[in-house]
Amino acid sequence: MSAHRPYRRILVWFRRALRVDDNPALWNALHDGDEVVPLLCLSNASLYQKLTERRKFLRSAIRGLDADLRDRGTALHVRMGNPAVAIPAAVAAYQADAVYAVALHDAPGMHRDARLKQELAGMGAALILWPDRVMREANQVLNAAGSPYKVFTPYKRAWLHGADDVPRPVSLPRQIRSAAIADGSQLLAALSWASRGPGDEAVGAQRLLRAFLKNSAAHYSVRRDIPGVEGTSRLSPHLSVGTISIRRVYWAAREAAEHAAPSAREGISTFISELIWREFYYQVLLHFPHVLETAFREEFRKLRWSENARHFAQWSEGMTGYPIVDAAMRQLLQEGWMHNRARMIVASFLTKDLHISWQRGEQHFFRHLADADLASNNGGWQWAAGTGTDASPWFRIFNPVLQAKKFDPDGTYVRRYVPELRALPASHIHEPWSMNRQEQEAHRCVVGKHYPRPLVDHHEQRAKTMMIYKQSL
DNA sequence: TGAAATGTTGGGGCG
DNA sequence: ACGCCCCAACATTTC
Repeated sequence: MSAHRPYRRILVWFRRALRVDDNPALWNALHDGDEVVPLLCLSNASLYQKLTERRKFLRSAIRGLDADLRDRGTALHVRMGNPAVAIPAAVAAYQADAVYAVALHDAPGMHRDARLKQELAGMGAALILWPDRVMREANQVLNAAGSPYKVFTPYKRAWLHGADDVPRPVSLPRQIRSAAIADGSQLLAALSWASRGPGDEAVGAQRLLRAFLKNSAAHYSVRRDIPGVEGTSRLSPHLSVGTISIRRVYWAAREAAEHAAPSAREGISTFISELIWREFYYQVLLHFPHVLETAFREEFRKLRWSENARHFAQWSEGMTGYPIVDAAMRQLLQEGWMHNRARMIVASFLTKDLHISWQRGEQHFFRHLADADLASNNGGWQWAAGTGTDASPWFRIFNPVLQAKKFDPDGTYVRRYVPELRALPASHIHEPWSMNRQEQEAHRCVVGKHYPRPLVDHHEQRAKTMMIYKQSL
């Protein structure tokens, strides 16, 4: 029977799809190879650099993947170092004749893969990449002229037109035919942090999805915007490292919509719309790779940004003196996650109030967000800075106080992350400086002592921003 | 998936 | 009864 299979031993290189469920690299390998070897490449940096929330989540996902592989009679093999070296070394060591992995969308990654493919070809092994990150491939959603979309709304319309073409998820057999490798030091289990802890399994993501669709999706349209409320799916970290398949999420949402009351359907379609935003930014990244280097829109590439290191530090630590901004930035450091509404607010604040480059913010987010995603992160930051696709005819400048009053009316979110402000009444919590001295003393919250004075004056900075941007047009 | 400035309307107090 | 002013509430325009 093995005669039908094109390969004898396939390395399944797990990257960005840290799961066994609906993993095209894995199930195609099971179809095409007599044996598979599940393999992970760990960079030395990921072991020795500071353990951010992002790295913690990644480790947890890796342990969960290993556990799921063990349930299926195999285990995760590990190679340290740069994949450009480690993968060829693994191919040689395991005498594999193919490497299966999921495809990337960023230009630097695709170039690395192209070089690796050449090198492996020289060793007589194939590198085969499988689409996985998005539901609909970028070349399937083009306008009438055959060009990629630059504006979300028409993109979404075109996307939905082919919504039924999203592939159905594929489940895996109970057993994985794996090669028996003698050297146990090459297994993940040999690493000190690899013993399994609570909440590691990828089923966690499936459970999260089911709970969201059952309890929250119906109210998603409204509640997703209120950072003090658990109104979002919280699936983004799982989508980022691939502990859940995007197609699994999509079809579950579609099915939930079929059984839902008409009023609940709106919530689900808003949720799907957010998935399409993610899809939109993936195709932007693929078709316009320069966005990783510079502004999408040429006219904003010469904008002058501030290099004020103190301002950047205060922003990243959540010490700007604007409660909603500080709550959000502290949530990021504590949890490796930030509510979407809050992301927009802090991004507007960095770029429009501090005049610091969106690229600094992009980098900071990427380091700390457990859900860090090249495409969505870049798209979101360029959107906030006004340098990206979907150019709006006006300057989007968020007023941090108005946004806070509108989306965190009773101050729940601010109180959760900014203990200095916990005692303040809702009427003052978003602008503590509006209290007189007695009130500040009474609540143990003297501005400039217990809680920072606003780093900048929003109204002044707003006027300045409009000048700066206007000069670029 | 803005916010502020400016314009319009209508009710109430008041002479 | 009427005009006048003030101002909140809402709508429109502008950046």
